[in-house]
Amino acid sequence: MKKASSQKTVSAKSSGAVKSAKKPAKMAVSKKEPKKAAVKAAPKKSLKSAKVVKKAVKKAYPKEYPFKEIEKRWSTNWIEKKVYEPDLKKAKNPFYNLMMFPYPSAEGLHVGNMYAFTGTDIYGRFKRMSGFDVFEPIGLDGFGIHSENYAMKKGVHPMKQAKVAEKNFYNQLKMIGNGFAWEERLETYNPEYYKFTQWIFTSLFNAGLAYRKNAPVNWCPSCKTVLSDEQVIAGRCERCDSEVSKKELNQWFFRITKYAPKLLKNLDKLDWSEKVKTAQRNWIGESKGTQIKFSLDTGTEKELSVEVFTTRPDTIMGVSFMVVAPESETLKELLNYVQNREDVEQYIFEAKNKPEVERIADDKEKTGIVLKGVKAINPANGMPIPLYVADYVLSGYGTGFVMGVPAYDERDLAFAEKYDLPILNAPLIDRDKAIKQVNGKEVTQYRLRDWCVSRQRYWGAPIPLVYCEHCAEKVKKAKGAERKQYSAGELENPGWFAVKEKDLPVELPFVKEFRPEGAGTSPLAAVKKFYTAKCPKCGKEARRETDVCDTFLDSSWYFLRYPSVKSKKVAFDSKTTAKWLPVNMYLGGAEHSVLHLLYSRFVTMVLKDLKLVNFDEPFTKFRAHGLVIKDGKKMSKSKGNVVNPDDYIKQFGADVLRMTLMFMGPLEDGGDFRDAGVVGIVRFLNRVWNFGTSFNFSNGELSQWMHKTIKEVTEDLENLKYNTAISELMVAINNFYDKPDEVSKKDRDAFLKLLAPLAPFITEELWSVVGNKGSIHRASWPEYDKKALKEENFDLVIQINGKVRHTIRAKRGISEEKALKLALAEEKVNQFLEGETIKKVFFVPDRLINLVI
RNA sequence: GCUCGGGUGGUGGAAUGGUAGACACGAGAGACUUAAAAUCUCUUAUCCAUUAAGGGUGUGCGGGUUCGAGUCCCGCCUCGAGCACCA
Repeated sequence: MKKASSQKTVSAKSSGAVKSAKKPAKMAVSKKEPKKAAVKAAPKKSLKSAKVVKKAVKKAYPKEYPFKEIEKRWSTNWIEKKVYEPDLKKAKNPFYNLMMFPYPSAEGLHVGNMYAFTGTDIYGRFKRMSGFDVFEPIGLDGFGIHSENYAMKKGVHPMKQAKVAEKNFYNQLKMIGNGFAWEERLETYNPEYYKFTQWIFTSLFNAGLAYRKNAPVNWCPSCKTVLSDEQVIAGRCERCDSEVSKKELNQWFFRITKYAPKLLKNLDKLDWSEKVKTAQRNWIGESKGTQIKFSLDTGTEKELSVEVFTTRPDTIMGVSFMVVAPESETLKELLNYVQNREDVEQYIFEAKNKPEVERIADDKEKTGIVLKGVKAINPANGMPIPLYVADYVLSGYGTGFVMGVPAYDERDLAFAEKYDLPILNAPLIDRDKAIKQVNGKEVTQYRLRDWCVSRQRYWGAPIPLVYCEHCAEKVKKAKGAERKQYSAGELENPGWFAVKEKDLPVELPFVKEFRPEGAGTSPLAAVKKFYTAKCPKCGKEARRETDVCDTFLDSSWYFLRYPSVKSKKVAFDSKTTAKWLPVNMYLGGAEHSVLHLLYSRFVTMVLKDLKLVNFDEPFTKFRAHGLVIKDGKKMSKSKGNVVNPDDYIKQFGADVLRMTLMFMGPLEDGGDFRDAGVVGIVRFLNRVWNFGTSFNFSNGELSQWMHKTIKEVTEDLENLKYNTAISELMVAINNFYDKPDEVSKKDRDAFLKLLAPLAPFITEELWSVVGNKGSIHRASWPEYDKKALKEENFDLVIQINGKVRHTIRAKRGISEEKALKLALAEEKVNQFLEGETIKKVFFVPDRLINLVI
């Protein structure tokens, strides 16, 4: 050590004062060895005394941070002392800090969950110490296909598997050191929870936002259930990657499209990650255009017309043909006038049964068939044009009819070329004139479709509706005042009634044969005891709906439940909700951009319109965390590159894993997990441990430089830049070790507090070891003095023509005149100025001076 | 095809238009040690020079704006993510 120190002095001299100031020498220090001897005397002493020093040091330092015992003790203590339980009724400064709850569809948490949870928790701890009553709940999204498929894979009944997963996940979640409000945890498969999921369903139903439709839906042959559009990724099932096919089924839909304009508009006022907002905008897909009526010539007396939707009314003169989607309802009527009806019907049949993947394939050639005997008349020029059915037109968008303009549209051109249609090269005309001329209606279209919420599966909340044959006719025939006894949903879906609130939940029975058999019905359809019900209206025998709800309905409102979870009577208590919601900070994966986040917004908007809540956006601030990958690839079992957080917690402790993950890079970027990253953090925390247990602290003030550290760590935490916060803290500890005599108790406490959100265990232990009272996590966040920031020297950079030529120390706040004087006094500067005149001087206060010659 | 992000040492990554590479890993040299580990010290973008002091180049490529550009503008290349026959 002695020799090393003298070496340091030599090289510091040779490499220049600036550099040595920048990179302070590091020095081990022990409590037992007087620090003066260790630091100042050692270099002058002989080899013999260095040995003595070393021996003493070895005894006290380096000590390894004994995380095992400490983490165990504090995690129990925190729960006992309710350190992280805010007073939900009386809290003065509520801050709702939420992360997306996990679905327990695996053995346990993976490191990606840990990354997200830690990222949120650090923010919550920071806010708690900054004076907020932070509420950070946790639960499990355990209903649904993910969990059910996993249970099937394991050959365990999902109800049993849920209990196993619950235990595993909660045990793990207790180890990662998060400040969860455990008393408010919830599980979506718990009847006390899904009772209210069903209540939400009935609320939407009665408000006229749910309807039943026989429609071609996405069908996953492997999961044997329908999928929402959002769950189909490039023609494949989001869960199992099978090719999705189409199937005609009777389904329940939520009218999310009614809220499309609001869902879009509100995005502007949300403080969300920009990429998520963009993804939602794209998904909602607003486009403004014109609807134009074309009359049809069927060769009969019958007067028919259809409407097309176009964003390019200015191309109307170039319309060469018209195309209709095979699924179009209007097309069915038209068939009566078609001369080649059989061929057309054959084409429609084939188109409908084409697998999705085939239909959307890039290189697919366009197909279609002409409707013989039917002509459309272009309203702009009276020209008769042929009408085709072709599957490149989508039925769910616009009117299902499209005007073919091959001169201005690539797809239309490809179609025209294939079927040898004349390509009219008519010039563009003025847009507004065109609209007027053809009497077009300006309309806004959205690509968003209604949300299909039925699932033909077992493991979900049963849809709380009952169908009564006896009432169906009555409802249909009801007129005038009679209609008032029915809700909007009941009128729209004659015979269907929502289960009354007092009869909720509709409990999911234990069914041995829970596997879907694939006929398009839920396993519940085979359980007579379940589906036999009394009509909520007339009391006669009726039949219960046997499909269950999409999991995304479970998670579309859970944030409302957390603060009110102890209330068994209402889904969410109005006072509590007004106090805690909307969520102040929400963190989760970007993969939920158009699923969970959109559905939650929709449900919240509906609840607002039903006057059940007083806000229309659930998450004021949302940040998407990045993805943790391994060796450049997504982690997955099949690739064998899954990182198990437990192993790291066992070996190094939760604090080390937390900080390793956060040090990889900005939270919103994610990163590649490497074992190498652990080493630096282990070293750092050992240094922190020895600092806390072995240093002597003076009664002085905060060190000058600590003010800057406090400022920067505070700003970094606020902006989720945990990686740079950690680097600031590393610089701080290096500074402490460099001048161990100059560390005050104030320095120490401020440092521990700044580190506390990132490494809650070690800081809590040291906080009590050094004799502080109470939990550090309830202590107040350190403050810095703005003046102190200014009372420092800085390196004034001297540039000549924009090139750095020299650096000198100067006082902060120095004036331009003084700075110039100092610069010109430097010999090195003058070397460059010789024989030149200074034309201009640029001065950046506390930074640099640039001389232009 | 459209939209949104990226491209900086051997690696992960830092840089309100103002010293590019903070912090960390790795590597090299040294101290300590019987030895190893741990720990500590120094070096570490690159090229030229080296006795010393220095100097040149450098943030995907090509231009531009500016006293000054990783950062702003224009045109490309490239990687990633999302959407995708949306008329």
